[in-house]
Amino acid sequence: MSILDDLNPFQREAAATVEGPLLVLAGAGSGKTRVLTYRIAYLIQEMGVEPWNILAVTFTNKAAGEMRERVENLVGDLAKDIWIGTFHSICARFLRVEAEKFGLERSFTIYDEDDRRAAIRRVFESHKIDDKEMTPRSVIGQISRAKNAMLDPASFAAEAGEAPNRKLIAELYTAYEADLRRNNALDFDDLLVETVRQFDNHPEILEKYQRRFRFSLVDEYQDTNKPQYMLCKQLAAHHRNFCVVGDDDQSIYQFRGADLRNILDFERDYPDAKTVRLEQNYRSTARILEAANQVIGNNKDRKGKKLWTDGPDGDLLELVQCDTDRREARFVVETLRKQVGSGGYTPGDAAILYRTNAQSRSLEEELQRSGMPYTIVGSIRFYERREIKDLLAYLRILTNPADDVGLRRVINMPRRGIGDTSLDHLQRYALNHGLNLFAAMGFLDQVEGLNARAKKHMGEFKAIIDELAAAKDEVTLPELGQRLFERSGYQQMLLDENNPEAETRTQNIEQLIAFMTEFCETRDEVTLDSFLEEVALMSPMDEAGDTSRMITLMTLHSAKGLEYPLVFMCGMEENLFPTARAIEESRSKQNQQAIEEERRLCYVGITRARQRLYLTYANRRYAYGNMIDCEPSRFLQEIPDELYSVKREVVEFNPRTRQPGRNRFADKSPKERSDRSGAPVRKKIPKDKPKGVHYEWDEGVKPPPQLDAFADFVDQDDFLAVGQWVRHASWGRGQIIARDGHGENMKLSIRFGPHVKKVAVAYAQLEPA
DNA sequence: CAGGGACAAAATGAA
DNA sequence: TTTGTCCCTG
Repeated sequence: MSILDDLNPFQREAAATVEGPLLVLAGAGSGKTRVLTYRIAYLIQEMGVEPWNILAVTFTNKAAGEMRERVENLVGDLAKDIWIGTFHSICARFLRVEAEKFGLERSFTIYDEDDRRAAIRRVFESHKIDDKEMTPRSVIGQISRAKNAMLDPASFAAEAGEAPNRKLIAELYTAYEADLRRNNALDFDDLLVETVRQFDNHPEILEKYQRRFRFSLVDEYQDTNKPQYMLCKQLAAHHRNFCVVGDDDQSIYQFRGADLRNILDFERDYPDAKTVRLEQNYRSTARILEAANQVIGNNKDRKGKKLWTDGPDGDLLELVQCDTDRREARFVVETLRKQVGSGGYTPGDAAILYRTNAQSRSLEEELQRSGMPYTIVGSIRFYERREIKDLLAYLRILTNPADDVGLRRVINMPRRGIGDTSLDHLQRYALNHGLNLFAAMGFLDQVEGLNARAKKHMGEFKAIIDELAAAKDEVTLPELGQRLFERSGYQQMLLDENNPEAETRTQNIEQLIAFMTEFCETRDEVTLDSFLEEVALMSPMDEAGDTSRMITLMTLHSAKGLEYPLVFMCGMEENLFPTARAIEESRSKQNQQAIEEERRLCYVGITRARQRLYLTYANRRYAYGNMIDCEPSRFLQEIPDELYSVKREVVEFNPRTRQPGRNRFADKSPKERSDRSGAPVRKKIPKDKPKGVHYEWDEGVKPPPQLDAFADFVDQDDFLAVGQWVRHASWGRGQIIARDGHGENMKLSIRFGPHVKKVAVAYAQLEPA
């Protein structure tokens, strides 16, 4: 009697082969996670392996948490001592634990994408780079690529040669690295690269871990990049009980440096490796699997395997052509309503997948109208919100005062009368004396050019930070958060703003503090550093929370590893999926790599579906505010016709022109449409309308004055959508800016403070039919 | 120094 | 259509 009796023969072989290198090629839905968890349980229960001798690496925290939970179900509390984590979190742990020996500061900050951009901008400034000739984005991209290729600035420069820019980039790369070091910060790439480098330089420390991890497992091996690959190699070198699980057909992170060769060449790297294939699928119907097999069969660069099932054929796939993206969204929502109503499905059974985050918008609007519960993974990420990032920046400074990027972010937030000029003076002093900004604030009297006011304000800021930093080890994390919220003046600032927007932001901060409490309760070892680290390494999936009761909207990338009875794949159009860039690359470089990666993504999408799969595309779609024509994705043709039910078209015709889709009211509700009947003849928006006219109002004033403001230059009757923006706007002090009209459209922005809070489009009326 | 308005740029994906 | 920045003004 063994725990492995629950597995099929192939799964059992994969779980029981614990000695030596093992490659498990696990197709989608073949019970991969099951194999991994049973393998761990088997090691502990039947092989007598101590949990702390096992290392399991995943790609997301969510996957790590799930794995731990499932192992716990099998072996109980012992699961707590297994090292389970993501590459990034495990590396961060190595770097902190060994900080002293590695010559690092323990409290390093992890820079996210924004911080990185801010840092590179500073480098641009000091190198007098005009961001017209070179965008921060492209430079960051090149630096990141260099890091993932394990090239330091020197070797990057050495490789230079042809490209004239390359020398300059190498210089910027050098400066960027120096900046990070000065700020005691590491970016995402550094976490991996630095760990590998340090292990290379400190073999005795590496050896400690090599000995410790007698058995190591890596999930999603097809998505490892070079440093991850090398780290695996380093850690597994001693015991060589190294098990990797992956699916070459699901490699979708090339843009992040993932190298398909890592899995394709595993048997070459480890000649004594055993390979086990898991091809029986327990997830999808036969038809869905057939579609997936057909699509992926067009790829050349793969190991080759074919999923099969002994389950039912299932329903045919539905292919739906829609007039516009709006209509597409409506189709999805209407179908969902039916399936949830009489189809016997729950909202939690459904996922709506798309290629780009931007596509979520029209879908969300429709869902909102429908009243069905939904959640969007990764669109407006909680930890990307301004107020959250501000508070986190404060916290970062408390533990790492050298964090200039964080300091710049909040030194004048709330407004303290410390402007750019004063900061420049401080920065100059700091540079001259080899200090970071915070340290420089200790010598305010010596800083040239600072006026008394700025000195006073900076002194006050420093005092607040000092006070909170002193308290950080005395009080609990949530208390620290609360105290920071108050003492920094942030709370008062939001109170003063006194509008619904500020209220939401206050609530968000309260939620952050609540999360701190939860963090303290669920962790053994709680430090400010560990909290900040957890937050920095959080993935959008990790933030999504409980998705079991809601329709889930997410990108195809986020969907990897998940499954749903009901799946919609939207925006199946050329130039969107595959992306224009991938198509362009296949044309210019004459290679299919980019297209093949898109195709793998398509394969991932299809194999998420258990029972029903809808594929939708639009004839026309909004992009940057105007309609563009679209063509169906090539991937749709790669699925054989007999797998589709009768092709459906959802097109609305303009009754007046008898042309498809020319009727801009087609997407309005019947009520809105009928409101138009008997309306006055269209009026032209006056040509001499002053440009940029704006109307201001005071706090507490309600809609009517604003409508009057519009009526001043355009008759109110001309607008159908007025009610819409009125509903959405909030009533603080503000202004309305009338932008130029575009034919029949009139664009109106409602601004509050420095940011546009709500933009509405009001449509002039059409002539009656 | 703060805030407004003109103007340019944007969006592939994510730890 | 939305967001970010740059320059100008009070």
